[in-house]
Amino acid sequence: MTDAPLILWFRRDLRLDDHPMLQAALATGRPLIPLFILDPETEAQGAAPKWRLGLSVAAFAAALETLGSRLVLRRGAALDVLAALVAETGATAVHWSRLYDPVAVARDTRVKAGLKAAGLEAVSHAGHLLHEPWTVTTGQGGFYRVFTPFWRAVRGVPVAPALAAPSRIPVPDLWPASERLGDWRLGAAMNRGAAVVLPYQEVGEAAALDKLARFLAGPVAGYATRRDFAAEAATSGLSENLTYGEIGARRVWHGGWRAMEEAGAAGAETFLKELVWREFAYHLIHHTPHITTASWRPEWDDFAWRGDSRDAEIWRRGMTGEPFVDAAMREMFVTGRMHNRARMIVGSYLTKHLLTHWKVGADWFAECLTDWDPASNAMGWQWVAGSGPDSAPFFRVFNPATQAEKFDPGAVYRRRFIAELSPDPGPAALGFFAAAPRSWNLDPKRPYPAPMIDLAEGRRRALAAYAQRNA
DNA sequence: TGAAATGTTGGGGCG
DNA sequence: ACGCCCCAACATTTC
Repeated sequence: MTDAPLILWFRRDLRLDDHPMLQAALATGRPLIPLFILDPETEAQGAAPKWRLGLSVAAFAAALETLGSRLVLRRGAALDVLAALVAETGATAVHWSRLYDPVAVARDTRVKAGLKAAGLEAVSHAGHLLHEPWTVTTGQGGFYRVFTPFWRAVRGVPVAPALAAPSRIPVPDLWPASERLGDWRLGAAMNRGAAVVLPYQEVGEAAALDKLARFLAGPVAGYATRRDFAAEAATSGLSENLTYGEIGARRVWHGGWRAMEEAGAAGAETFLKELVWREFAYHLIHHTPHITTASWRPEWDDFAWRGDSRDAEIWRRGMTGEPFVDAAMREMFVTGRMHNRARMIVGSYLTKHLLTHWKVGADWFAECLTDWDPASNAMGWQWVAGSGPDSAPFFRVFNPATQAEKFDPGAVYRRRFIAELSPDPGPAALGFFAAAPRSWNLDPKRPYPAPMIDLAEGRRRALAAYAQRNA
């Protein structure tokens, strides 16, 4: 009789490289059963992230197969699925990489208690982050609420090495049955959008590592100065891979650090800083999980936010008549991502010019972004709304026209994504009309809409609302 | 990881 | 030569 197998419960860690949980499991020498569960928490994700997850799971299953292993797929409540699999395989332990958002934490806490009650080993590992959120503390022993001190603290702390991918994975005598990924229909909610968005995805571990290498070989040097220009390919584009763990944050950190030391690239430090913004978001979501659902500063719950509305719908559809805003909203709908500066601008426009609650925007991002991340999304929206920790003050209102002049000179970005502004629109601009639901009733030949609100008037209105709140 | 209003300064045209 | 005005350029303040 061989050793009892271990179950490796994969979630947002769909890679082989830089994987502490996998290495710890391998060190036991026992057969390993890689498992992915489509549970109610995962089912609840927005259309684009859920679809993109399916691509990631497929890529990871294929990668495991090249090592002679498999990825077992099961659907159901996590604890039920795990209990059933334990019964079928005689496994005595379940391992996973920790997650930190409140929904995952609640689930994982239940699962851990349930497994332990059944006499099983339940072991969680680090791996999603550079540092566990509770290990970074201020001089007073508390947590950070401001990014810059957090950055200074993190910068000097050694990051655990990125562990090499295994060359073999011990398999069980008998493979438990697996469901078929296609039957899960993870892309169902994408409707006709899936075909449009697919070409913009770079899926899986191999693609992610390759992308990192290409970035570090070139664009990282100019990152600090060029990353703000919306039309340029000056960023790493790794967010979609980091969110599913197709690449490890530690692998990215060490790569960036080496670039900083070798080339002395000023860009590399800025890049590392951006990676630490992700870390900061997880630091905050761990210490203040209400950041995902309520204003981080409670006084902002009393603000006269507008809820969802016809105006918000115009914003979602990229038909505000403000070209930088609409280009960005359409970029997200067509590519599954949005340039970082554009995220600030559409966020400012929604929360300030349209006085709409940041949650309305956060929900739409959660629906459309293939790089959707629970921590970054919540922190980003609260930052722009002014309700978060270390956030832009509410009176800091972005002017999309001024921003367009600064960060999209020549209107290359705007024309790339707005068909109505170009005599010969390209595939990305036309893709928007192909992906948009028919019920939106859009037509690229119709003239581009007039601005839904005068920018100066919107700014005035926002500042007036802010003044009233302070009165 | 703002924008706009307001304040200050200094060069140059001009009587 | 001088004071005055204008205004661009920059700095500071305010929201």
